[in-house]
This record gives sequence, structure tokens and C-alpha cells, in this order.
Amino acid sequence: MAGLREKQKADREKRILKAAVTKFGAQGYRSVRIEDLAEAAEVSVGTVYNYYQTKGDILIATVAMEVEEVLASGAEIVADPPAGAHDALCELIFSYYDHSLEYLSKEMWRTAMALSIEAAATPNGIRYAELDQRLAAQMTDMIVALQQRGDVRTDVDPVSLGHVIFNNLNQMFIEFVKNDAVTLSDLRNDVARQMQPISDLIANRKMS
Amino acid sequence: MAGLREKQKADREKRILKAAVTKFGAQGYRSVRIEDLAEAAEVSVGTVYNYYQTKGDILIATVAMEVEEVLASGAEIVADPPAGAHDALCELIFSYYDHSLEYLSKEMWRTAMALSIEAAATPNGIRYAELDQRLAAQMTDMIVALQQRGDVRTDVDPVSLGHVIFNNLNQMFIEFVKNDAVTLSDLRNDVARQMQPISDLIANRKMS
DNA sequence: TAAAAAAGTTGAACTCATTCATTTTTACAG
DNA sequence: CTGTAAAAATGAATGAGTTCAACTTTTTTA
Repeated sequence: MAGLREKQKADREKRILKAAVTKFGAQGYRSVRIEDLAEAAEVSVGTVYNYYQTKGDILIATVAMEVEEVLASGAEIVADPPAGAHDALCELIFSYYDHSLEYLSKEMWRTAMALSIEAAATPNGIRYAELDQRLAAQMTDMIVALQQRGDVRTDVDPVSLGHVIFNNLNQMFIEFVKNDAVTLSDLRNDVARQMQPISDLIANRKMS
Repeated sequence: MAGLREKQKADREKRILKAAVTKFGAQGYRSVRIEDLAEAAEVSVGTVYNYYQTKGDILIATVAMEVEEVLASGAEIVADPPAGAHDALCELIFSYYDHSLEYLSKEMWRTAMALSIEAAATPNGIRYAELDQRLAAQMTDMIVALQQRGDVRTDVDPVSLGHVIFNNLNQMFIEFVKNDAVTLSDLRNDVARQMQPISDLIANRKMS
């Protein structure tokens, strides 16, 4: 199984990805040249392209790691959400937002999102889309959980609503990364305000 | 006012834009080189850059023309919407979608959207964002119109709701252009289904 | 263990978007 | 009409991502 060749391959790929995380974080995505990554990873330019199809590919790989973490932390919130539809939904949304800048700068997010649209049919574009699907599914899970607990009316379709809410939070996140002046706090406030009417509409009335 | 120089400038810009619409539509955005546009417009490469800052700039200019048309046709629908919240909202959304591929291919939309995220701070990124803002405002206008007519409950904030609905239709449009296999008809069906819970929640109850 | 095959690495060459010093064209003053 | 300043056009040069034919290393075969 693990012959010398396999070991070297795994090692080289790891070195390239590590170099990418380090250099992208330090200098920004655009100003890092493939040659720089190759040098830091002690391989040639051609070898970088042997492991990743494009420069964007390398970025998507780092984004995917981040989103996996976000999904894991979101699952914990779905398992035991705060009381009330609005607070529960916002808690989940905010957990996404708060994690978002841990490893990735806004510039990196912008590039990754642009790639996910422009190169949607490539392996990495597909990978990115799958991550989005899983985030939307997690929002649906949250709504189902709230319905079961009696916080949300049972006559709304959780799948449609989950997608609508995810699409909204995603679009709001795009606006956030598009503008360097907007803070995480601004984003939280905007989304909380925007979610209010939805929350009110889907909340179970306390009493007649 | 209209000296020779002004006339020539306007003429050259028009020629470049016309070459872009033609060539981008025929060959796709990526495979058209600036040199091709320059040749078709009978100017030099440097002159193209004298009129547009980047290749993406040229694309955004064509997108802006399209969106202006979409806004105009949307305004007619807001002025006299079909009966019922769901039908009225869907009619407006569908008018956007139906116009979308008139001048622009999916590939061109993908590139334009990617640019609007990646180069959000550039003049064209800002221009694109403004167009989005106007579309969202039009959705808010529609909700206000429906409230005034009694089709929609008056206790929901039309601005927040308008943005949520716009964000959703925009994200659904992104998914549409990302995948060449999805048809306009698929998109309409998906969005109609997705809007149903929202429509139900905001509709004025006919009677107690 | 030695030769042949397979897999992987390499970096110079290629393509394009973009820039900028030079040249050309237009406007305007005398 | 002529000279000069301003504006614009030009296209060769630059730089970065990407490709690919030749070269090495590893594995397999006998």
C-alpha cells in the first residue's frame, strides 16, 4: 500500500498545501505566485500543477477545510439549540460567520466565491457546491428540530424554508466579504434584523 | 460640444462595445482576446484599455445594459401586478429570469458574477452592486404595492422581506447559470416551489 | 540484480491580460 | 496658415498562469 512513491506523493501534496495556507494568509492570494509556492514546498512549478489543476484549486482546498469545521460546530448547535425560533436560527448563522475569518481573509473568500461561480463545473467548483448544499441541509435540520420542539409552526416546508434562509445568509456573507469596511458585528446586526420578519412568521404563536 | 474628437471617441467606444457583444456571444468570453476585440473594432489593444479598465470591465458594461432593461420591464409589473401574493411575486421574478439570457450566455453571467465579487471595490464592481440594490428595491416596491392592495399582511417589514426574497432569487439565479444543464423552466419551477411557504406566510388570510 | 515499463518531476516556452514610452492626431492661439 | 500644447492611439515589452516534451525516479518483471 504505502510504497515510497505513495509516501512521497502525500508528502509533496501536504507541503504544497501548507505553503499555500501560510503564503496566502501572509501575503494575500493574488500576490503569491505559483513559483513562490513551488519554492516554499521545494518542488518545481510543474509539480504544483501535477497536484492541483489551477491556482484557484489550491485555494478551494483551503476553503474546504474551513467549511468542514464550520459544519461540525453547526451540528452541535442543531443538537441543542437555544430557546425560541429567532435566537436558535441566529445562533446557527452567527456560528458560521464567526468561524469564517479564522483561516481565510476576505480577499481569499472573494476569490474562492468567484471561482465557485466561474469554474462551477470543475472538480473543485463541484466540491464547493456540495459544501453549500450541506450547509443548507443543516439549516433545514435546524428548522425540523425547532418544529419538533414546538418552536416553529409545522405547516411550513422545512426544506424550502431552509434553502431560503441559507440563500439569504450566504448572500449576506458575500456582501460582507465584498466590502472590507463591514465588520462581523455589522453583519450580525444586519442579518438579525433581516431574519426578524421570517422568525415572526414561522414562530408558533404562544397562545391564541 | 460635439467636436471631431468627441465624435470619434463616442464612435470608438461604441465599436468596441459592439465587437464585445458580438464576439463574447459567439465565442464565449474567455476565448476572446483583447486583440480580437481591437481588431474587430479597428483600434489598437492600447486603445481598448483607454476606454475600459480591464477585460471584465467590458463585460460588465454589457451586463449593465441587460439589467437596465430588466428593471424597466419589472417596473411595469409592479405598476399592475397579477392578483394574489404568490402569483404577483413570481411574475416579477420570472420576468427577471426570462430576460436574463437575451444578450448574455450563462458563461458571460458566470464571469460577470465572479467579477462582481472578486473586484467588488472597482468602479464596475460598484456599478454591478448598485444594479442589485435597485432590483432588491423593486422587490420591496412590489411588496408595498401588494400590502396597499390588501394581498399581503401589513405587519411585515417590506424592506427586510424584499431583501430576503431578492437574495433568494439571486442565489437561485447563480445556481442556474452555474449549471449549463438546468433550464429556465427548471429554474421557474424551483423558485415557485421555494417561494410558496413565504407567500403563504405573508398572504392576508381571506377570512378568519 | 538488471533491464524495461510506469509514474512523476522539471523548467523553458507559450498565451494573454495589462502597461507605458513613443508617435500621431486634434484643438487652439497668434 | 503655422506652431504649440493637449489628448489620444499605438504596439512592443512585461509578468504571471499554464503546458508539455524531455528527463529522473520508482516499480515491476524475469
